[in-house]
Order: sequence, then C-alpha cells, then structure tokens
Amino acid sequence: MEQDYIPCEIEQKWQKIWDDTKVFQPEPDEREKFFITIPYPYLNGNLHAGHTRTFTIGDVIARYKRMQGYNVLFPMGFHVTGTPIVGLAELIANRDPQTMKVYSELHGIPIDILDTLVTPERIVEYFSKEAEKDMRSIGYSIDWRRKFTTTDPTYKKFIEWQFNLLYEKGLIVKGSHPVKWCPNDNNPVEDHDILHGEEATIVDYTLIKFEYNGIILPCATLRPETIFGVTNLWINPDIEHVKIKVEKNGKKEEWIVSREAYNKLTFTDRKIEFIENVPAASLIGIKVKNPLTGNYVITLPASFVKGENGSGIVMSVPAHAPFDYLALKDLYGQDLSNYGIKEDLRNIKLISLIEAKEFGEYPAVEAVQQLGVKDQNDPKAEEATKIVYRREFHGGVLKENTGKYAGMAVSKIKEVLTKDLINQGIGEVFYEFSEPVVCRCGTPCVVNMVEGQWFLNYSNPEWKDKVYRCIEKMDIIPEEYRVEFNNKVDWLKDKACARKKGLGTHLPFDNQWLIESLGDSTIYMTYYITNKFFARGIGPEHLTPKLFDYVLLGKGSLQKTAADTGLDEELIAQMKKDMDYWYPVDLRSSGKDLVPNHLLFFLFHHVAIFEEDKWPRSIAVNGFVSLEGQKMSKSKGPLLTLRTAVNKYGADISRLYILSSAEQTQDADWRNSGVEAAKKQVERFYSFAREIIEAGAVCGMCGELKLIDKWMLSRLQQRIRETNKDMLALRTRSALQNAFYLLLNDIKWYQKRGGSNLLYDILDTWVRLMAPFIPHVCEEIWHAMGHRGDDIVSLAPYPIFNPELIDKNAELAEELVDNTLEDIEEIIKVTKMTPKKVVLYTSPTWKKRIFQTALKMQSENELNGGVLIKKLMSDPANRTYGKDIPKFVQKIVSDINSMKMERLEMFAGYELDELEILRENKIFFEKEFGCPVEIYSADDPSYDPENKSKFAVPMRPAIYIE
RNA sequence: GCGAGGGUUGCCCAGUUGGUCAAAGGCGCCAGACUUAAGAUCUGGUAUCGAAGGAUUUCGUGGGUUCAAAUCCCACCCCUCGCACCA
Repeated sequence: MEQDYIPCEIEQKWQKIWDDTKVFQPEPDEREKFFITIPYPYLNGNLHAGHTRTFTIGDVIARYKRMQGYNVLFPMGFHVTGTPIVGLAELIANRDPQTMKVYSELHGIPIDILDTLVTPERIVEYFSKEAEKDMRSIGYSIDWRRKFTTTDPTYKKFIEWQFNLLYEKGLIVKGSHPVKWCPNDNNPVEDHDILHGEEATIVDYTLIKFEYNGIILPCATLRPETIFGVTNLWINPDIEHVKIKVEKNGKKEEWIVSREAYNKLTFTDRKIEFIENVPAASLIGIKVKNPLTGNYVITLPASFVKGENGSGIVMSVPAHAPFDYLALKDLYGQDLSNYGIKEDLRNIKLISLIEAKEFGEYPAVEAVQQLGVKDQNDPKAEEATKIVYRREFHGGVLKENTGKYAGMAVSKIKEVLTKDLINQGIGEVFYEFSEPVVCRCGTPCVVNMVEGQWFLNYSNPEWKDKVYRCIEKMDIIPEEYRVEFNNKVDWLKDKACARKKGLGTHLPFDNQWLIESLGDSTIYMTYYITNKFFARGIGPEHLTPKLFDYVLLGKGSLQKTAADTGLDEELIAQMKKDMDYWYPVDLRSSGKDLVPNHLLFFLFHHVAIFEEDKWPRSIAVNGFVSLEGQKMSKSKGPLLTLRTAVNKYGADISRLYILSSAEQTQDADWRNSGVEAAKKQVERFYSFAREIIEAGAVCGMCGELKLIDKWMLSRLQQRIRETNKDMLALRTRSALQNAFYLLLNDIKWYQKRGGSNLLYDILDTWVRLMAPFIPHVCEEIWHAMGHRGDDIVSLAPYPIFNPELIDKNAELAEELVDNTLEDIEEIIKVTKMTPKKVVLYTSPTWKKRIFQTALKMQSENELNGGVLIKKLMSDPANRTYGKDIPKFVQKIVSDINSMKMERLEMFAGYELDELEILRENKIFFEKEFGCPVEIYSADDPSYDPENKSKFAVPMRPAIYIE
C-alpha cells in the first residue's frame, strides 16, 4: 500500500479491474436472485448530489446483497422523453444567458461543447455519455450491458406494445380535462410560464341551476349540500350581468351570469352565445326556484358578491355562512321598494342543515357573535367563515331535512351530491382557480377544457383495488410511507397520458399523440432484462407484440413467436428464461419526490399487466439533498454535480459522506465541513489498515486470548449484528454508525487498553463490513492483505453475527475498568488535585452476595425489598452489617428495577472477581494517572485512612486519592 | 384548506417497544502533545453548580398518565414538502 491515501488512483484502478473482470454482469444461476432498480435519471443536465444520494443508496444495497451471496442485478438506463430537453435545446440554440451560465458553470459543460447542444438529440447523446461516465467514476456496480435510452427505436416498440395492451384492457379512455390556459397565447401555461399565481390550483365548484321563468341563474359553490339551507340568492346591483345561450352535450339552455363569468364559460366545454345585457335591478326581488327542493326563494342585493368569482350569482345560506347572515342582517329594516321588495326580511327564517358538535342551531350566527363581526364589509367576516367551514367540514353531519343524505358526513357529501345533481340535470361542475393566474404575457389566464384527450383510467376502482392489494403485500421502507402510498392511490384521478410536444413514442392507436413521459416509464425494469439481447443488434423490426407477449407474459408459443419475429427459438427461450429468473423487482429505491407520481404509476401498471407473482416486492424512498442549507436547482443553481464531488474528494469519501449525513427519509444537507470530516475518517481507516499490514500482523484468533481480546471480539459481534439489522431496513446512516464510527471507538479503546493480538482479525472483518460503502479503498486494503485473483472484497462474504463470541464477563470487566477510570477522573477534576497515590477498594463480599441474590429474585420475577431484607436478616452471618443492609437493599432494588432486559441479561449469573480484574490493570491505572495505585477489597483494606472503603459497591469500587 | 414529515444540548444531527439519557456522532470552541512556527494529526474537555465520584435544571409550549417521560396521552404554536397532467 502507498504511504498516503490517494483516492483517484485507487478508484480508477479498481473500477478498471471490476470492468475487465465483468464482476457486475450477472447471469441467471442456481443462487437466489436480487433485482434492484433505481429510477433512471432524466437527462436535462449532469447528475447532481440528489442523484448521488439515491443511486449510492441503491449501490450500497446491491453490494451488500451481493456479499450476502445473492445473485444481484443492478441495471441503469436514461430517461429523455418529455418536453424539458426540447425546451433546453431551444434555450441553448437561442443562447439564453441564464441557461448558458448555469450549464457552463454549474453543470461544468465546456463552452465549445455547450454551443453544439442545440437539438434534443445532441443533448441526449451528450448527457447519456456523461451520466454513464459519472456513475462509473463513483463506483456503482451497474451492469452496463443493459443500458438504454427511452428514445431507442427498440424501446419505442416496447412502449407501443404496452400501450396497446392497456388500451385493449380498456384502461386508456378518451375524455376532457381542465388546464390553465392563456387566451392570448391560445396555449396551456406551464408553471414557468406564469407571471403570478404559481400557487394557484384548479378547484372544482358545483354549479347549481336556480330557475326563473325557464331561465337559469347558476350559483357556484364549494359546498353543494348547503342547497338545503338556501333562503335567498344574492345579486350585486353594481356589476354587469348578461344573458347567454349555453349548449353542452347537445342540451341548450339560457343562463344569466356576470360578464366575467360569461367570459370564463366560453373556455369550458360548453358552446356559448351572447344574447343581451341584463340590468342587475331587474334580477333583484324576483322569486327563483330551488331546483332540488322546488321551493321558491327571493333574490336580494348584496355588495360582497364579486363578478369574477364563480357565476357572479351567489346562493345564500345564512344559517351556515357568516357572509350570508351578515348581508341579510344588513338589509333588515332597509327600504328595498325600488327593487319591488315590500316584505319584511325578518320573516326569512334561517334553515339549519348541519349538525356540528361545536355549534348549536345556527353556526354562522354564533361565529359572528363570538368574533363580534359588524357587517359584511368587516374583515373579520372572512375569519368567521373559515372557522365555521372548517368545523363543519371535519365534524359536521347532515340533518334530517337533507332527505336521503341525512346522517352523512359533510366531508363526504360533495362528490356524491354533485354527481346526483348532474344526473338530474340541475347541476354541473365548474372549474376555477384558487387564486388569479396571470400569464407571462400579462393576460389573465382561464381554465380551459381540453377535449379528446387520452387518459389512463387510474380512477377505475377495480384497478385501484389491485394496487391496494399490491401495497399490502409489499415491504414499504420506511413503513411510515405505507399510509402515504395508500392515500395517494385514493387521491389519484384519471391521468392525461398523451401530449403534442416533446420526445417520446407515438400512441399506437392514435398516431397524432405522443405518450406522456411518466406513462412510458412504469414497467421498463423488464426492458433491462430483454435489452441485454436487443443491444446485441436485434432491430426494432423483430420486436413484434407477440415477442413481448411471450417473453414478458408467457402468452403464445415459442414456435409461433419465433415465426412471428424471425428470431431464433433458442434466443427467445433464453430471453424468457432470464425474465422468469430476474422478475419481479425485489426493490425499487427512489427519492421521495416520486411517491405521488412515478412510484404510483409503477404500481398501477404492474398490477394491470402482470400476474401477481410478478408484482414488485418492495419500495424504498429517501429524502432530498440541499447544499449548505440551500435548495438545489438544476436550472438556476446552486448545484453540486456528482462529478464535482468525486473530482474534489474521490468516490469513497463522497459515498461515505452522503450515506452517513442523514437517515433514509430525512433530507440531507451537503456541507463542506462534513465532507472534510468524512475524508479524515477514510484516511484514518486507510492508515490503520496500512500500519497493521506493514507490521506483518497475522490472524490472532488461534493464539491465547486475553480478556481485552475477548472484549473486542464481543463488541465486534455486536457491531456486526447491528450493521446487518440496519442494512435490512436500509438505514445506511445507522449502519455506518455501527460499522464505522462506533467500531472505530471500540478499536481505540482496545488499543488504549493494550489490545494488539487481534488487529489483523479486526481489519479482516472491518474491511468486509465497510466494502459496500467505500468499495475502492476496501479492495485496495483487501488486496494488500494478500487476497489475489478472484478473491476481491466485492465478492467476499459479508460478516455475520456469531453469538458464540459474545462474552458478557469480558464486557462487564471492561465496564468496571472504564467506570473506575471515569470516577477517578471526575474526582481529580472536581478537587483539582494532582494525585500522589490512588487507592481502590472493591465491593465487600456481603454487598456482592446481596446484589447476586437480588438479581436472582428479579430473574424469578419476585424481587421485593422487604422480603429480601427479611431473608438477609434471618442469616446470622449478616448480623455484622445489619444496619447497613436496608439502605443498600433499597438502592440495589431500585437500580435493578430500572434495568432493561438487555441489561439484566448482561448481569445474569454475575460472578466477576473485581479485585482480580483491577489488580490485573494496576499498571494501566498507574500509567493513566502517573502515580502509584493500590488495590484492596473492602473486606480487608490494609490501608484506608479516610474510611472510604465503605462506599464500595459492585461495579463501583470506592476510591481514595491523596 | 387537505395529506405527510419535523421541532433535542452553540450549530448540524442521533435517540421514541418509557428505566445506565445530561442524552451518540460530527462541526465549532477550549486545553494539552507534536512542531522553530503555522497547518495537519493525536489526546482530553465542552448544560449549571460542586475541593470526592454528587446535586440541580433541560429535549417547541402548556397540561396529563406513571415509581419513572426526550420517549405515552390531550391541547396549542412553529417549520418543511406534495396537492397533478410537470419531469
């Protein structure tokens, strides 16, 4: 080994050896397989610290499983379908200043090359090469024979096959959906096209059609159930209203709405025709029919109604809506005769329809009174509304007067009721933004219905049921995410799966559309298996649907498939054999951002296409990476690329750092000071190994073992046990704590206590323990230890826990020494004295006996202070210490009571000769404190000037210092 | 608003089947060793009080359960992320 640790030399050397010897190119054999996949990266930039984290976790698992004896397949591909790469090519072609800056400086692309990346194809070619180079440089154990890019002609054949299959199964349907739309550009707006209102979401209101002389006055509401409590409608006399002709699904109606609402309606899936302006005054004071109850209610003037919200006409539910109540109250006693309203509005009776435990009959009235809201223009009215809505939504139940809906929870009613209203022709859905959205061009956006769109029918309940079943059977790591997955399945609606722009595969049954990029990356893990064969030169012309049917699903016959594809039977049989061997996916590990999209679709498509035995077995998710506390951004910075990290620190240090800096789901923060610390640790590991090897250390297990050796072995076993336990749960941080940091502390103590026999054995285990995490330096050490040829550490057996090497007495003995050491130090610190002599007194025999007796009683589950004291007192031999016994017993009993199981097991059969142990370590103590040390038993102290020996108890000797 | 996650000692971050938890590890800081010196490295210390191994107050806030709470229960406050046709 070299004197100094030089990462890049070691790393390049071993990467070449791994590649040359093809150790990570698995083929089916008799071993158990483990198929791990990480979502391939989307290549609109170089790989960054986020990728580094996710992929490194995957690689560590792959390496760990391999060392455990599994036949591990860990493949990788590149995702390029979709629009961002097309957009990036345009930006580069246009020399967009920010893009040029970010991609040259942060992504590290030489400017002369960047200048050439002006088409999507060139971008894909460039980044896929770079990404592979990067992943190799950090030592991922990927089988590169299987790589592909999602625009490969053969991959497109695979996607076409899949979408035809889904179409045949009726899982792809045609429909319309609402999008954010700029009327000026006549195009959908994406998030980066928005000037303000990025936060806006599309909210679905229910439109309820009140009727007046055959004309519809639609009211938009988020709470359609309140239709049962409507006492009147609100019309703002100061805004413009229009009468329009509305045609939807062939049904023609005449509506009256605000002018703004008319404008919005023209973008919906309705045909709209303007008829005439309608003076607001003519709309006030009329009687309109509640379409559900058939009751007639009056229309009244209100200033709080805004033309741009909803339809511009509002239904009034004063029992539950503070604004409605306030507006109504404001009209009490007012002269409304100019609207032709003569009746006394006090006669309008509030209608309560929701039972909520926080409120009585009229929640709106109570809230208004509690908050002291003055009128409809008081800002506190908003707050009152929120309070009432929130409480009613959570805990509210519908009352008897809602007919067949009585007893239903308010939180569940909206969907059901809206559907019923639509079916009866008296309701519709109306989409609106949660806040105003303005396009970059300055135009206010609208919700537009895109028609004739293709959807993946994820809302299909049978499909969802299968996914639930799949999740139930899977391991979700960490387990807390299971509920998240189930929630998201529940929440998922139909998803538009085709677009007009971007890279990708055309929909086979409707060629003008491109398959959306999340849809084409759901079951591609099978493609790694088949692509090993395709990549040897099988062209797309051979990849007929029958081939995929046979290889992936086992449908059809070998002969017919061969005839259909023109491929050899033997080759096809081999593909199928590989598929049957490797599938299903044992673990898909990914960043947590993919939970509500990719990982969900991954499950949906698997359950739709494959039989249950091919469903994924487990999913793991990990957190993000930030940079010195700042969020990273590919397009704006800050950004740390994988390459920058590896160039600066090396592969092993980057790996160790990213894995140890945060636990699985926690977000990690990449900090320079942290990497520097990791660097120090790896260097320390390296020089520890070098010193041992250069000293010519050999296996010490066969020689005679001292107590400290037994202690070391015992601790080592515990670290092995914990590391394996952590790896099983993918807790890489905790695994490293055990396999590296804690073990390092143990080794320090071992050496401090004069241990030396087992250094070679420790190293042998330690290198294997660390190999999945920092493989290059471990290979280097393993080689230096004399392993040659095929005997590389990447394929060496991972250490397993050996319970026979656990030695409780050795651990207790060291604990005694450590306790004593710390107590002496503490006394010196407090008294600030320089010791001239230290005297130790071990526990007297009677205390040890009592301790043992108490432990025994505890193990028989009958530890009781009183009983113990009586028992002791009855023994004449104990009379001498009679008055000390109760106090000591009390202490012992409470100590033992507060011990955990593990601790009690540790003490089970406690039989330590403390005097002997301390005497053996006399020289150690003398060295530590630089003065003579005398050791006595408290039974028989020949020197005890201050009578300290009486404080001696088991595991804590009494101390006298002068 | 809905859903999920989180608030720990100067900072980052462990620890939640309740009990060696004043609480791991790292950073920072302090002291010592080494060095001509600095750096690097190594050793020790780092809540408060204490001239004897102890005591006291801490784990977002306020209550509660328990012999015992960072850990369990209730309420509240604050922070981060997702909410879709975008990868």
